Amino acid sequence: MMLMNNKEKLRKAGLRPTKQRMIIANILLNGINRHFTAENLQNEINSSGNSMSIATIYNCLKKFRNCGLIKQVESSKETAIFDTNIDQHHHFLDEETGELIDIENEEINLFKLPEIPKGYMNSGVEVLIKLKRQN
Amino acid sequence: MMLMNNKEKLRKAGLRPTKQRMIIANILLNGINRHFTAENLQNEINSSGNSMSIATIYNCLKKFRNCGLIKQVESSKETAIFDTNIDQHHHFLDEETGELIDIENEEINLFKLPEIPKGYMNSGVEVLIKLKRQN
DNA sequence: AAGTAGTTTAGAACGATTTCAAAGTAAAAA
DNA sequence: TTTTTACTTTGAAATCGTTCTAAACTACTT
Ligand SMILES: [Mn+2]
Ligand SMILES: [Mn+2]
Ligand SMILES: [Zn+2]
Ligand SMILES: [Zn+2]
Repeated sequence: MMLMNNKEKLRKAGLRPTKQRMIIANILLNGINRHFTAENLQNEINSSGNSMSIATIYNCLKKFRNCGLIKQVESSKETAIFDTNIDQHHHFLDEETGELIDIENEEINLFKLPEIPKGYMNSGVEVLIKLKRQN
Repeated sequence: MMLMNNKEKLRKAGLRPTKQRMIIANILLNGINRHFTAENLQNEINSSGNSMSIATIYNCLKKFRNCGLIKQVESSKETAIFDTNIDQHHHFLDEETGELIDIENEEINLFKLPEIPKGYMNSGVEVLIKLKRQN
């Protein structure tokens, strides 16, 4: 598990390890957690000496998300924000800048959760703590 | 307080009670909590026998939000979702349909919140419980 | 009543994302 | 290998939600 390379990760997820997907996997799946937009990613691809159509970037991000390799953050910003941290976790949100900061799952303790509506099951709990600058 | 009509609410919020704002206030500020998009609202305005430019609807929603008469929900949907429930509260999200269901603030108990980053203050906590259809 | 500042409007513009259809490539079959 | 097949990438056009523009309108003040 710890030793699986990106090509293997893509294969395991059922995705062909194309040149473009490998470029993106090499940027995103390196163990460093981050939040980013499609445009952020394109800039990184460009500065790594590669280039990629924005359509391909969106295609890949959607595939990666649907395979569970990345997540998309719930955000009321106009631009979609993705997250390489796929573990259940929470966020601080700087309302002024839109910056997100991870909160590890263990740092929040929820007790007394409401009853799940009939016919549904809990598929993940996310806590968002909004921040404003002090004073 | 309980007896304040919509015209007074707008005045108190510093907004001129124009014909258009009153039409929207009459739909939204009737004490029934709901989640809606700009398009949802336009449809309701139309079926109430009125009509309004979509630009005006966006203008109003932004003013109402900035005055605290409504809130905007954090959502990764492409379309902005607004909420007439301005009290701090939480949501169930049906991931399949995008439907939101309110959870009263008292129905969730958070203890052990993480330390707020230096220079910031907590400006609101929102819990999202994602739901998927059982089985 | 006249002045003014704020508001509404249709339509154009915008930015993010998706679609399109043609060309390219990875995997499977022969 | 070569051939075949299905999947992927691409740039350009299209779409969609939202904002901008500037002219007409209206609520409030004087
Ligand atoms: Mn969004
Ligand atoms: Mn948009
Ligand atoms: Zn995160
Ligand atoms: Zn709500």
